[in-house]
Amino acid sequence: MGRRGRYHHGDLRAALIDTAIELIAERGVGSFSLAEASRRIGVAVSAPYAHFADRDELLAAATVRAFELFSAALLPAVRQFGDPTDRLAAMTRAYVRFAGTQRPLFEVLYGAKLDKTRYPQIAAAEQPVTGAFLSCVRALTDGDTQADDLATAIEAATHGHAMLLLDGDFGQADDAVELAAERAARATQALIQSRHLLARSTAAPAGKAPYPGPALHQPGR
Amino acid sequence: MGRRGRYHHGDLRAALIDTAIELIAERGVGSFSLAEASRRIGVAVSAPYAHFADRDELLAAATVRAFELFSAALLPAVRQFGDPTDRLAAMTRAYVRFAGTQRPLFEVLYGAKLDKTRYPQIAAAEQPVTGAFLSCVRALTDGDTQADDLATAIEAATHGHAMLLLDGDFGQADDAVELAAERAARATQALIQSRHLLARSTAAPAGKAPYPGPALHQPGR
DNA sequence: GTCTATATCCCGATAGAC
DNA sequence: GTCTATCGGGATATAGAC
Repeated sequence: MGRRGRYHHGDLRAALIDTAIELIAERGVGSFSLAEASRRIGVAVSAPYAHFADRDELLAAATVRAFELFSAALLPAVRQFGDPTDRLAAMTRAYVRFAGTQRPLFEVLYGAKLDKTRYPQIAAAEQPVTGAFLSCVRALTDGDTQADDLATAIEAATHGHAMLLLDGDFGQADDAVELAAERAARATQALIQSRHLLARSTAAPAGKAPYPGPALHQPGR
Repeated sequence: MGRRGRYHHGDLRAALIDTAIELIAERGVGSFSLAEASRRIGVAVSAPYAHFADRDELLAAATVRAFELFSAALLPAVRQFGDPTDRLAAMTRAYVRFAGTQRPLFEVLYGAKLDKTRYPQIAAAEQPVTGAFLSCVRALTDGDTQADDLATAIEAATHGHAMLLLDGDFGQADDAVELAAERAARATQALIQSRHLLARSTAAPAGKAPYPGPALHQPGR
């Protein structure tokens, strides 16, 4: 890390990825620009093109990096337990903690929506977490349909808690993250306990009458 | 309605709101521009300034409109039932259906994050749904803390299902919306049934580091 | 591998004509 | 209420020097 101020030493690529994650967290993917990232790092706006073909390639690289760090945060938490319910509760806690403590990274995970067909690296980076999660759920259910139902419910509830946390619904105090993680873990436990109610073969609960939504206002033209 | 493609009749304001919602749904708030909205409608880029002071004022108006239509979709669904559990299941269904069938509007609800201090109209437009939801939850719980816990879990799970639906996790077929709405309603039922597990006074579930809050009595052993 | 310079384009916002 | 015209700024991307 010799001479400072200029990037003559070849880690501009990594610096660009880190800065992209920062900027996306600050103002969203849409407002992210290569030019601003270059300015913040202190290089010319043309410098990134030595490392990435275009803006989207940098975004894809940032997303892959975010998933790698996400996996690194979640997988050790799962391995601390043997019981599937405990493992899922631990994953849920780790998921929400990651959202709260690594907010920039977390926002990139779902905020940078790129075509996963064009960037298969993203799907690959996502795979380890998905796999660990599904294997826990399968240990608690009977057949693929039941597993899907429980997995969907836990995934939705966990992601939802993370969103509420980032939205400030758990307050701004230091313990907001742990509070949210705890609530999420309990929701996961509750869903597991009542998983028979989730099963598609059960009689449908009340309230299924379809509701016809209001028509959109027609643009005058 | 249409008069030869020009706006000489005064509904440009409404057209701008509708077009803003479209554009935000297509490429996110960050990429939304007044200029593109004007172009799509077919007016000069300066025309919007006769109706909105700046870009943010149009975004705020679009958000208010989205919340109004959201309320109009949810409240009738709730009123079809008397039992609080049925009401919550119906709200959950309506919430997910709205996300799936009025996707542009739904994306504006959570995508256009504006300072609600500067735009109190947004908080006001949000209030009717929040009120109906909380009153159902309170009918099922004992005290504000329990109500908060159940409300948070249901809110998180419901929003999570909507996100998964928009992300394509329920497939692209026509029945994806109903499938997601059904799964979400069942998750809500499951959470209600196991709400004793959500309560903060219950012994903490396994998964390391129980929430270290000040007012928490020790788990029985 | 990074620089300077440049071409081309889009955006927000304002001024003034009709 | 909408138009034309314009200013100032910022973005992507390329070309060529070092």
